[in-house]
Amino acid sequence: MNDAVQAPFKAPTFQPLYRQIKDLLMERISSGEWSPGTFIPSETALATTYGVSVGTLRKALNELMAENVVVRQQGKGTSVATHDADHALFRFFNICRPDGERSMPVSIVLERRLRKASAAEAAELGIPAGGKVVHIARVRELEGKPAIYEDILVCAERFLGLEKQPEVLPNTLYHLYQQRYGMTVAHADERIVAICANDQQATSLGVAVGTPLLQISRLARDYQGRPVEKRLSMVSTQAHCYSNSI
Amino acid sequence: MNDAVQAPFKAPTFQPLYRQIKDLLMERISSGEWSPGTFIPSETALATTYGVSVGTLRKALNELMAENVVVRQQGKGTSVATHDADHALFRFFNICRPDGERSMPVSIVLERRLRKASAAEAAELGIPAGGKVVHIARVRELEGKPAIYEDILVCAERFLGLEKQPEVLPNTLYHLYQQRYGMTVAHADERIVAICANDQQATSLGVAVGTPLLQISRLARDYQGRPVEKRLSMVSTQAHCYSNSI
DNA sequence: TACAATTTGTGCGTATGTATA
DNA sequence: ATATACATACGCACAAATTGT
Repeated sequence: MNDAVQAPFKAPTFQPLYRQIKDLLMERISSGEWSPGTFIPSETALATTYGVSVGTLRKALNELMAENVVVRQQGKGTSVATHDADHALFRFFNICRPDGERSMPVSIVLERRLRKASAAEAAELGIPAGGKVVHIARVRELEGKPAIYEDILVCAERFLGLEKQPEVLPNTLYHLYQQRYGMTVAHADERIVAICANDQQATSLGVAVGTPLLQISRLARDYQGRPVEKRLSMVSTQAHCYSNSI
Repeated sequence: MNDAVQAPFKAPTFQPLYRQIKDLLMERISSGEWSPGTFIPSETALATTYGVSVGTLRKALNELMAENVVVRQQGKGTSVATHDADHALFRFFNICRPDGERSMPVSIVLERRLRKASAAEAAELGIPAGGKVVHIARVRELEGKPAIYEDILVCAERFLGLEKQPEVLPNTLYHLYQQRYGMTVAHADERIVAICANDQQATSLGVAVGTPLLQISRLARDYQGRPVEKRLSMVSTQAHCYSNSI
């Protein structure tokens, strides 16, 4: 089925067969045809439908597995990755104790409303200037003490009604994004600077004004690299730290 | 779990063939038999020497390539990865401008001497208590302005003479570690907190006392996970930030 | 408990394409 | 142009894990 995808000239469009298959599979996943947590057809079934050898299809699936898009299990099958697995829960949460131990954060929502995006915010989220956003402000506690103050922004059009529903927000928002809106956060870019706590941050975090904080600016993206959420976190590093393994 | 009664033999030692081959290759690389930058024998040659099929050997090499241990190039061969490639240069340097642009740091050595390690330092570096370390203190400039103050510690026994030679230290120390001492930094764990600049840091970085800084504590490890270097960096985030993609 | 069916994992072989020297 | 080396694609056989009968 080499003729399914043309590519007669090698110019910039050439892709090996297994990568074309990979893209086709990815499309069916990100379109929602195969939703997170469900099992996709077996290797042999997919190989026959696409008209390629099992080995070629395996290579496509293995690349998707390497990118954490699917999970493969011997004897069971291949499922689309979800965000409710433990490791995925902490994949985007890099705050831990100085000894490396991670604990579950508890979130307290301070504010939750619909508003117009600033020019900079709209540009970062990839929405038209003056578009609306849902703004969530919350404090996250670690081991019973406030540790993180967060401002969260998402496009109101793609997250319809998020300012009202659900009544109580889970502390793992990315799971909600995936379950309720079909938006899967796959990557994120973070920029970290050091700042001094202002009045509001100091009172929210229970520290003195002027205490040094980490300010983490994060842009979360989906599989296609499109912006999903912009988040600004202020972290008190009295009892915790930002952890990164490279 | 059900077969806890059984499997006394295969449980701890079983590894697929391609992974055993991978370990054998890794051993010849980390032992220095195949040094960074050199080409290793071809797939077919290695397959016959180890008595496995080419496909099995390919799978071992591809895993090593995914871990950045080797670099494979069609038509040329497979070489052991080096740290002098551009992307590798910035792999362990996450400081960039707010717009994401990265620039080459320029390093000025302030101090360079042999001394005894503290108990905590020895434990982190995995050397006996009271063992000796080479201590390097330096300031790194970005775009002409001091931006980072660093304290660097390595085991003196494994880095013999580093307190004296070479006369001038390159600003990419990891490349030196690899070239001169055969120690390749493969991974690193970083912990980041926010602090206020003290007198020494303030003067070194040209900022006011009390300015918030990022304090990055890094432990660099080789392929086997053994500690190679401990580094404490103070970063002024007036003009730069810490960047992380997840 | 045993067995069979399904699905992925491993290992082998071959042929051909493409980049490099 | 030739030889070498890796990349792609196909096929087959069997092992191991999971599930249901």
